[in-house]
Amino acid sequence: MNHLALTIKALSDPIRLRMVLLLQAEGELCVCDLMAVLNLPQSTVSRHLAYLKRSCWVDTRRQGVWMYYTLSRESCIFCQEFLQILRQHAGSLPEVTADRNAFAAYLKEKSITCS
Amino acid sequence: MNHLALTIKALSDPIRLRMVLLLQAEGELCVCDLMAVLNLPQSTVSRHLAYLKRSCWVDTRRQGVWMYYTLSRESCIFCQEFLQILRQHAGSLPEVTADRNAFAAYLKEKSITCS
DNA sequence: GGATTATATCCGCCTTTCCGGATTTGACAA
DNA sequence: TTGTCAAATCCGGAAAGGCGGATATAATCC
Repeated sequence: MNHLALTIKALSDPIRLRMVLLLQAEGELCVCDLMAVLNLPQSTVSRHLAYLKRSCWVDTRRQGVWMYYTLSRESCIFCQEFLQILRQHAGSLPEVTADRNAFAAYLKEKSITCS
Repeated sequence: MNHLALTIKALSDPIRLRMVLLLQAEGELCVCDLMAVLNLPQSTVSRHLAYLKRSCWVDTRRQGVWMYYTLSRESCIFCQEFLQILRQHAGSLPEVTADRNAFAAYLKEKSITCS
């Protein structure tokens, strides 16, 4: 029960909710991706990601200097179903659309500066 | 987004989670029912119920001196689906079973003392 | 080794939340 | 109207959570 409540609490913060929905849409993101899209300082992004990891919502993969975050694949059935109904309702939320657009713009800009 | 996060946050507390699951199982309960089953002081029970009402999870109905609480019937689709997956997983939680048993025992005791 | 870059953690501060006893409100009955 | 019972709200204190700049860690490259 406490465990279930803590799992739910992890998604009760607007920033963590945006992170999870972005990860759901984009698949795998590193800290600096999220800093750019959410427009938040690095310590804030890392702290929220650590919270999500502690609550078993995300997994990490280190690649060189970057730490990549994804939604946890082995999450329990409850979490999977929770994510599914979140996705269904995310489409109607303007902030979610805005974040996805911001990520697309960020990707485009990054490809320009790197070419 | 903030609204969604607040909706989720309302169920991120163990006591409120137990309340919602009890209401789901039993249908309609008054404050003193919940005090007896959860073994919590009246102000704590009332405060959590007020939180759930503010977040649109429950409705109230006054009958004389008693205030009856039920899960909100006109809740959004997200809430309904959330409750549905909660119910599916509640069965495997020992605390939920314990609360239901405590409620049954409380009902039996009440009928004895009133007859 | 030393510099650089990405990320994690530390720190003090502030806001929110929770608690439960005490008080107030509201409804009913005598 | 007065008393009583259920419930809501108030209150002060404790605990948890969020913030972001500063610092520490970890990997990479020269």
